[in-house]
Amino acid sequence: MEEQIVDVLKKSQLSVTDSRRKILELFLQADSAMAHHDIETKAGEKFDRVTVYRTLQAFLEKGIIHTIPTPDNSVKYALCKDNCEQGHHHDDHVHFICKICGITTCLDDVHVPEIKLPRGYKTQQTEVVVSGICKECS
Amino acid sequence: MEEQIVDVLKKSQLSVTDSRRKILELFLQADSAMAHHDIETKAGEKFDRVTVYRTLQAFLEKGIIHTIPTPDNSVKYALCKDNCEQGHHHDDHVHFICKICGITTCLDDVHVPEIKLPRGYKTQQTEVVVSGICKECS
DNA sequence: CTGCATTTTGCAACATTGTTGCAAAATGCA
DNA sequence: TGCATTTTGCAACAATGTTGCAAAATGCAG
Ligand SMILES: [Zn+2]
Ligand SMILES: [Zn+2]
Ligand SMILES: [Zn+2]
Ligand SMILES: [Zn+2]
Repeated sequence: MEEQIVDVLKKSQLSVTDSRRKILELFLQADSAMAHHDIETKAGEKFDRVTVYRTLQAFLEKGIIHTIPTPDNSVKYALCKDNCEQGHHHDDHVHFICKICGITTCLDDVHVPEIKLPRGYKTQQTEVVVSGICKECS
Repeated sequence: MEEQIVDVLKKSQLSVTDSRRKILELFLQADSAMAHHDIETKAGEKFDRVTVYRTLQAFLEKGIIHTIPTPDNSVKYALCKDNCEQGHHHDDHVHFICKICGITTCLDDVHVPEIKLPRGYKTQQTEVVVSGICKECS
């Protein structure tokens, strides 16, 4: 695990610091997407709030994580499992939010469909977020 | 217009007040979705920030407007054109965000596709947000 | 291993966004 | 017009996000 963490950071040309190690560890262990606040809490009081913001920002830019928009306006973050690179994300999977337990998960095997838009519109990215009841809660 | 405004409010069992009239007017005139901040600004200094929050909340509950989640975590609001009712929204259309001009629009004619989920997951609502370049900007 | 340029962190201060309680004002109805 | 009820504005607060800067940590070259 520790090895994997250092590996990911180095591949992304990020220096290896305590906060990055810890936060990346959280993502590797997490089985669902996390909100900024979750991350801050789980990381413990060891790290400043600002550091968490900046670390997430760095991870996003390097393509280590991706964001998930939610209807209640609380962005969540999850690991990129595809080979995302600096500025080039390839997270074309569907996201699921359980209305009962609240967890947000990446459905890595469910690909976003192609949406046919009216003449003149050019698609660059499609986000699909499904809300409902998850496997555990049903 | 004024007639239509009063009509919508009465049908939704909302008393007709200055702020509701003004904010509903903004929605009827708008050609794209608005963020809370846009609404606050466009409504002028006549209304308190809190009143705008509460008015949007009321409109949402009554099914007059619906929310649109965006990747940058800024919820936008738009009129429901279908016959949405108290607690029952039927906004099954795709939303589009232009990365150049920034506008967010309801593509009322583009319906969200059915997404086949893994066994155990139950779909209640599907949100599709497409980012790219709009008709005007391309 | 050590020194040093560069990056990252923590802190403080601030801006923005969203929430709550309550008294005053407006609304709708009799 | 009077009056019960709803809505508003204000104040105070909580949560979230941003910026500048000095101190600390990192990584690299010698
Ligand atoms: Zn669940
Ligand atoms: Zn995902
Ligand atoms: Zn555009
Ligand atoms: Zn819409």
